[in-house]
Amino acid sequence: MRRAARLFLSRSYRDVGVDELCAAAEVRKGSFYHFFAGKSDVAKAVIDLHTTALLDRLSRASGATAAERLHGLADAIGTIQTGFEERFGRVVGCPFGNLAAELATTDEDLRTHLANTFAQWEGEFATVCRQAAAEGALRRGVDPDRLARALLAQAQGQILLAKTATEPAAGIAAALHDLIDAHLEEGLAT
Amino acid sequence: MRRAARLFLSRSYRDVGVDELCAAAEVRKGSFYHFFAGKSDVAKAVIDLHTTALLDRLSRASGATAAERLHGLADAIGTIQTGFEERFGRVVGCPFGNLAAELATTDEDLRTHLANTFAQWEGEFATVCRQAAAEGALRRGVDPDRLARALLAQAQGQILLAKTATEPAAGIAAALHDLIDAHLEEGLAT
DNA sequence: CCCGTTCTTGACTGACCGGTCAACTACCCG
DNA sequence: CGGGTAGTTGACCGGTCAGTCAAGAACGGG
Repeated sequence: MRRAARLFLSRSYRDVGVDELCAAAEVRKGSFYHFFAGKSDVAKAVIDLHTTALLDRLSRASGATAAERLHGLADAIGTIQTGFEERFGRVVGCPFGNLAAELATTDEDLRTHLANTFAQWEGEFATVCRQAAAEGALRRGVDPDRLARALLAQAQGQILLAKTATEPAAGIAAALHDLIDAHLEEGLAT
Repeated sequence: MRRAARLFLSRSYRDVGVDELCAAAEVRKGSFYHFFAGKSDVAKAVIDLHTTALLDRLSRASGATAAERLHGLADAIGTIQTGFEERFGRVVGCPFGNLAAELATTDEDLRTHLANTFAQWEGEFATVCRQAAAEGALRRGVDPDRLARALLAQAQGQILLAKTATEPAAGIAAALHDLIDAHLEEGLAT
């Protein structure tokens, strides 16, 4: 399963064949189809794998204030991406973003699956954003839910741009910190 | 060519075959390969088509102040996306973002081509951001070049999320306006 | 020990992929 | 009108794709 995730991440869903998936898992094709209904089922399982890993990492973001926790979320994403960068030698994109861009208009089932993950992700952000709002850490007029989505979108966009330009992953977290600071009350920004 | 752009946009690069491309253009396969070296050449041409259309639209963004022009850029992107939404019945993604996510790790030639487009796009943003900085419209500590990239990333991310969740395109421009306002000096925000 | 279930195997299928090619036609320039 | 070039055609190629299947092996409970 981890092998499959690696293959999809380093290339693309369509570019990785079932034969290749089987070879990576040292399993023969017949056995593969005994456990999976089809190739897209593997994608679903890979998405679930990444989702639990992501949510686990995000939930670990701690800090005395919501503002600190917000920066912790940004660091969590940065860490994931620098991790991929180390393993693959370059920024290879977000597992969800890659699949979403490739398959959202093609495979309705995977689309909803990915939308679900994004919603959970955004929810994690929103929780902390609302805490920040409650603590009065957010600038006047900043809606916490819209900020949560902006952060998620920023992460996706920065990852995509870094991948396309083959830039270092370090810039991703930096951009997220920028965005957070821009929405924090004066004096709270790092 | 426009037919090809439509096909790639509504589905994905890999999902559209050369045969289909030929059928849409009412051309036989042999003729196709007389004009194009291969399928990826079509993608390049499609990218160029979208690039000129985008840059043209962005350059049309006018306004007395740089702040207004910034909002004009956001509207330009919003208009493009609502246009796609009308034509396809849903948000289908950014022509560049879609291809980048799918092919950046697979086709080095297309990757650089897309990186080039993104750089030009970011450059258009940066010009206006720097004007805003010169006019003193930007908040203290806001780097215009980093803001330009944040805007581009935000656009890409919002489009991807809207596509994945099949949400209306209207939210994309709204999010960009939010982001711009968050970086504008108090009193300038709309 | 037997039998049913779970799992494994590798050969196989039919569709489709991007790309090639030799023959043919249309057109333009001298 | 002759000949070279640009464009056209459809049959064809080898390779790959996701998925199938009949046969058998391994296992586990009664």
